[in-house]
Amino acid sequence: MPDKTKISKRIIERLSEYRTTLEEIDIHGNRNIYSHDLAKLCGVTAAQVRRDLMNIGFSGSSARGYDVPELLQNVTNFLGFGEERRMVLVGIGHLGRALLDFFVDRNPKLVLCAAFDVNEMRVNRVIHGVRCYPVSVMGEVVAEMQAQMGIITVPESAAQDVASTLVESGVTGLLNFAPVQLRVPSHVFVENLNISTVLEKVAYFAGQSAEKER
Amino acid sequence: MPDKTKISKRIIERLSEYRTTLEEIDIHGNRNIYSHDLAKLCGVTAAQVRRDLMNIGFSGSSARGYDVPELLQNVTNFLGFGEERRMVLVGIGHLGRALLDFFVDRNPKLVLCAAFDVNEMRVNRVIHGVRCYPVSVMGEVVAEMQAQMGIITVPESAAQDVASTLVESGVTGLLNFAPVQLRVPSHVFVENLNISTVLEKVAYFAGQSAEKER
DNA sequence: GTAACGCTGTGAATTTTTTCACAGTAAGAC
DNA sequence: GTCTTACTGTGAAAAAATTCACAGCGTTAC
Ligand SMILES: NC(=O)c1ccc[n+]([C@@H]2O[C@H](COP(=O)([O-])OP(=O)(O)OC[C@H]3O[C@@H](n4cnc5c(N)ncnc54)[C@H](O)[C@@H]3O)[C@@H](O)[C@H]2O)c1
Ligand SMILES: NC(=O)c1ccc[n+]([C@@H]2O[C@H](COP(=O)([O-])OP(=O)(O)OC[C@H]3O[C@@H](n4cnc5c(N)ncnc54)[C@H](O)[C@@H]3O)[C@@H](O)[C@H]2O)c1
Repeated sequence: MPDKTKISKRIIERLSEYRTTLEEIDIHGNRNIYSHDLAKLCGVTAAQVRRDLMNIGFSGSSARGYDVPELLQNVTNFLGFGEERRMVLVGIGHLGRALLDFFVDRNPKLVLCAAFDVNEMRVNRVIHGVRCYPVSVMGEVVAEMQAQMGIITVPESAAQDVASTLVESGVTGLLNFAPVQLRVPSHVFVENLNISTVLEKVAYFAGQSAEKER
Repeated sequence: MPDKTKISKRIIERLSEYRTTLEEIDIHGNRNIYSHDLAKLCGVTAAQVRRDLMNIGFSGSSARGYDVPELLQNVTNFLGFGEERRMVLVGIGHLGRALLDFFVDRNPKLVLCAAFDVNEMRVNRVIHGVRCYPVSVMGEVVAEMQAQMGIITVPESAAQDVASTLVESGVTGLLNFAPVQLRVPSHVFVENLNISTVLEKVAYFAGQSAEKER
């Protein structure tokens, strides 16, 4: 895949959503779908769908729309799920455990292969099929497993250290739930998922709506 | 507050982040901050900070930058936290419980006032200070409490029903963790937080980085 | 005093993202 | 066959978001 054009975060997000939706459609047995219908299912416009698929070089037919299995295959490959990706989770607390449960059977190409915690009570066992280790061996295990991604669910104060260790061990992508700006080398991709921020956004617009209603 | 010209989601997100950061700075006792410094702490550019603050009509001084307490107050008010906002959570499962814990002492103006579940085993008790009710009384309780926002952490199959009930009871903002596109009246603001999508995005860019590294 | 500095506020330029709108096309009706 | 229809692919336009770049100003140095 001679990936040339730089594809934006936004487009990747939508492609991921198309992919999830297409999987369901495919299981349902539908062979074809129009941009318009896929758009509605994903909450975007038809033109957006066509533009996005154009960006990854996929073509449909004017009469039948897009071939579902073929498109699913293409999007999946484009997103890099042709081969297995390994990830680890650090911080087996409230949120960490919810995520351990969540990843069971999610995306077969996105494998959560280990979890770590500083608390000895929470490690040396298997939770939802994932082996849990003490943080002391984190660098070693991550490097050995060649994990590419790390999910950070430790308290704010520990997040930077965890991130640095992960990066040193070869991780190039981080999903960070701690409300802190991580400092990492520029080749590492960081996505911060700050639930407080998201909620405050909802609060703001919920307020706007309530105001308008009156 | 005469007319808030339409402020975009993106700006609100950043304002929320500024707010959190400013709170810490304020507690630390710093009286002033430059756009440049706030920008660095929040991972954006200085011009962006200045533009955003201009959008909410806040001014600093050329010599001392922005007055921290005053700015914090302004942003907080702008986001609508002058008065208390009530929210409810539906689905006291793995994720729901993590969130119940998370909201303890977060934002004093954003109060999680009730939680609901269909499973009788999980209700009629108090978890992390939040009273848990059976879904059967949800509409009633939500209306009575005048909750404005709902957090949906039920399985995909139940999400639409839950959303509809909440909206009927007066909720105007939803934070939806179920991977499904909710259909709601146009005056209701919905934010979908699909963790699979976020992770797939991280996977994509982690792959890009790893490729480049070679 | 006044000069030098480094900041903010902001028009304007630039870049990015989204939408429009329509030519081209394939299928089905008859 | 030809007509009708409804789709895709895509330049071009529009809109939105971001960055540039600099005038103007308060503070400090001397
Ligand atoms: N609970 C939520 O729903 C939620 C939501 C959004 C964000 N967050 C954020 O996610 C993070 C974790 O939240 P939580 O509620 O799961 O907290 P938690 O206290 O329940 O869990 C944190 C876990 O991290 C472990 N830990 C601490 N230091 C560590 C280190 N250096 N290395 C490895 N493990 C370490 C602790 O032992 C604990 O098990 C926090 O930053 C929080 O702000 C939580
Ligand atoms: N666990 C995670 O980390 C995670 C992460 C992202 C998204 N999600 C999504 O969040 C949702 C919940 O995930 P979970 O892991 O907490 O699942 P879970 O099965 O642990 O919890 C779901 C809860 O919802 C309750 N419920 C079911 N139907 C209901 C109804 N009609 N009304 C009220 N309550 C009802 C169940 O009794 C259960 O307690 C799912 O849609 C999941 O895809 C979960």
